Amino acid sequence: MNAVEIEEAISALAGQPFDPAEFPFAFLEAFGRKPVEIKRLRKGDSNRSDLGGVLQRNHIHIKTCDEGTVAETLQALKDSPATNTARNRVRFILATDGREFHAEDLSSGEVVVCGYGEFADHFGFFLPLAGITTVKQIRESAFDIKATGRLNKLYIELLKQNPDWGAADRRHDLNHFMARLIFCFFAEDTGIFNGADQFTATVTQMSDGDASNTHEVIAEIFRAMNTPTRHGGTLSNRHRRAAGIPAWADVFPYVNGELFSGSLDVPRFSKVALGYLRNIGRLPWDQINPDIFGSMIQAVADDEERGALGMHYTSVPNILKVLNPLFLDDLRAQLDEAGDNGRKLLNLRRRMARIRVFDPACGSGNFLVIAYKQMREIEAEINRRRGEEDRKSDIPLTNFRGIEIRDFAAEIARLALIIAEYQCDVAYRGQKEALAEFLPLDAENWITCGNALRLDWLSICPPTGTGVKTHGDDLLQEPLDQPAIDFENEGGETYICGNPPYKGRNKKEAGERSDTEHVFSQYSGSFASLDYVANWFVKACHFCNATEASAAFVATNSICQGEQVALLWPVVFSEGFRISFAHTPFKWSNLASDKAGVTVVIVGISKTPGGAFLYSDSEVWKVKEIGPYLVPNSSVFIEQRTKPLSQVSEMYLGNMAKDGGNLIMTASEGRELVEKIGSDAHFVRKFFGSEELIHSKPRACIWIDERQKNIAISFPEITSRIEKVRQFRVASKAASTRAHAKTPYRFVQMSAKNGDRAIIVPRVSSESRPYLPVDYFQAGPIIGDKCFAIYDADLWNLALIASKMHIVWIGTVCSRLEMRFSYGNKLGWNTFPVPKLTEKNKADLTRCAEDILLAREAHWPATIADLYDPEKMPDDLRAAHDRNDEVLERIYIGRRFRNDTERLEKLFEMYAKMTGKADQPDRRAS
DNA sequence: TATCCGACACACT
DNA sequence: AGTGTGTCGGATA
Repeated sequence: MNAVEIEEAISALAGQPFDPAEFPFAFLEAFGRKPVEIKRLRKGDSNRSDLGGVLQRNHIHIKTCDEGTVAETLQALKDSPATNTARNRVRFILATDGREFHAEDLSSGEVVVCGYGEFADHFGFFLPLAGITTVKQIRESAFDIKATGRLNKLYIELLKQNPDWGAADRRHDLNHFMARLIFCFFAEDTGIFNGADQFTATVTQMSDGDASNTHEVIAEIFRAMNTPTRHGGTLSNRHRRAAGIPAWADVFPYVNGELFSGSLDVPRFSKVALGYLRNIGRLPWDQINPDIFGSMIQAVADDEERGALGMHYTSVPNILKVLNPLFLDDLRAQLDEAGDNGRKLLNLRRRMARIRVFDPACGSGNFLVIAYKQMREIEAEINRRRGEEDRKSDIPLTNFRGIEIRDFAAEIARLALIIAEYQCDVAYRGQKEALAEFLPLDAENWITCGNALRLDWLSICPPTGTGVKTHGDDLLQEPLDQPAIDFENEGGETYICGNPPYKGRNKKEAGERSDTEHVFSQYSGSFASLDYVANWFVKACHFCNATEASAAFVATNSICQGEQVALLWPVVFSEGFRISFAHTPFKWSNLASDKAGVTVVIVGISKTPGGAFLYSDSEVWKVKEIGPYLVPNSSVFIEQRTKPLSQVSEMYLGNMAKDGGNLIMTASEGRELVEKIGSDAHFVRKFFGSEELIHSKPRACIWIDERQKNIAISFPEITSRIEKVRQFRVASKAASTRAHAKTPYRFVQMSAKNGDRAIIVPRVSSESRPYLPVDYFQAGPIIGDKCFAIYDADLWNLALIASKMHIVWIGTVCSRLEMRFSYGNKLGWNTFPVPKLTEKNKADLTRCAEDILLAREAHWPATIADLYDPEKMPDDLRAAHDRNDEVLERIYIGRRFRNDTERLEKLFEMYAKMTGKADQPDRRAS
């Protein structure tokens, strides 16, 4: 269940009569606990309560009680041994008598004390019960979740009533209509309209019982809001009279600002839809939080996202990870520096008034809203220090611009900015001042709906005049003891920011592929392998080159690792940019409980010379330069090679089956098959992939030599499997797979050698192990495509792979799956710089490799996963690795390296030398 | 054309 | 929650 569904279930429960016996189960059910769990709790099997209540392990201890004893009951729950038994891991305690409702989060000590009827308002408090790890903002945003759920219902009902509005060409109208509705709800609850609930009340009163004329009522109200109440600057009913606005609609103010212009068509309502509308109107819309609401609500109109309703919330701290280093930190530093100096404060205010924030993938305006609110906060502090508390804001909303491809999100982004402006005015200047200047809305359109990769950004966020500087009035009133104001650029500064969509190579659609071709058209080479998000960096370069702006985006970490590095960053650097700040990979949190978050980086690019800041979760590192791997002071690109750079053996990919699970089988299936085919058992071979290697659980596979094909197909057990492979390959959507349907008796891709003894490395493995899980096999097994293999090789190759030097290299240069290591031969092994090894070196390393293998063997049958568990790694194995590192690192520099940073620096330096690329630690010179 | 291999707003236990 | 599958499709020889 998602947060919206839980809110609905909890509200429904709160509305029902209190049933003391049933309540605990109903409560848990509402939080999405599985029916099986509830059944077992009812039966008592899993109920650990020692107070006659209900205790679900890992979650909650609930007890219903007699009236008036809630406080005592909660205390009893708190003191109960069952609650305090560590293995029960009770997170919450809850007591209620149907009148009062008390609960406590034992992990934080936070409490909820409310009337029984209001407990639904606190559902956010209990969201961990549903496996949803909440960010603070969301927990406090009960309103936004409720509103999202209710609006979604209305949206679907309206689509049902007005199927024609669902067509592509009418969707915009429906989206626009929803935005107008939301504005009205907000306006009627915040004093923008004259009476409280004026909109909802009017629609309710004027509608017929069957809602048959509701669309006409709303249309009239909208028409009023699109008709001025002034003529020639003075109040006049002239326009309204001319338009024939009825008296009951005439009470609504003139709003427009494009919100109420254009088609005023309103969809037809059903009784149900009208009910939803009234229900939504009753919500306290003054509690709306535009940065949260926006990101939740975009799911309302998006067919694909509706299932994940409200789940794509982007947390404010994460957005600030982009905005703070990009420009907010600098503004705050200038504020600090200004102290109470009126002139300096004024300069800062003037500077801020000309800052434009541009998000070319703005969604529902999250980044823009947060940037606006942060800037207003700084401005308010300036005005406070200057004694101008109720001064009108100098920060124009029109300086916050965006591009968004989804129509509804674009509508919401504009609305969110309007609401943010109003809320900031109320907060910093007061309700009266806010109201006085709010209407009518500014008519300029700041959010463009379209494909950011096809639009000309300069036309959407044009560089304003860069001509002669004019001194503003209030500047001239101030005595200047400095020759000029701090900012010469009349056009002001522009900051590009955002979180554009990520889409990997194989996930891009034809249109998206052609977008990339378009954006990269002026560069030679192929950029098809780049993630979709890379386009935004390049567009930003082009924009910044025309206007002296700087940019920072959130992006998938894969643009700073693996093959994409050598594609994207040379382009960015060749445009004259450097990485001015970056955030090392972290999980981009969202609300989804079941979805693994994507791992992202934040990269800021700029043309301004200077140092750079490298952020990680725990620290900030000021460095001279940040390289494309987000490693300090090394800007080399590693390019794939088909042959090793160093004098090491060649490594090949294992065999790729593409068999639909028919050539490869479990070990026991393999044994059965062997029994059936008897003497020709050599057709069944041991099979090793990553899993099998790391956990020592070999599978089996059918392996048929081309020449023995005819013998093999004489066994019906083999033939039936082969036929299934053929069917599977024929049905594949990939032409490359279909092509192999003709040879279903063999794997589609075969490794260079098979069956020989081999050093093998898994392609993907956990990042938590201190060394890569490399292993060595005697002749026999077939190696799957989840592994790389070096066949018939000397063991010193294994010593290299098992070293710290290598894991550091692979972790930096190769791509990652989430944070996991993703090994590559072309990118990681073939590029690995190794000093020329003497025969003595090789002998020493071989000895080290043997020692590692022997140490492992001593712990048989422990698997590699067991042995390399960072907590449990045996001392003798650790010692063997240590000796290996010692020997190898002495070969590199004659001593041990101090840390991984030093290891990387050496490796990058060697790579640059060996490939003939000069490492340029300082590119600013060029 | 036949391999090869990096990547996966993930996909399994 | 920890940790690797299966296969697509662009690149390269």
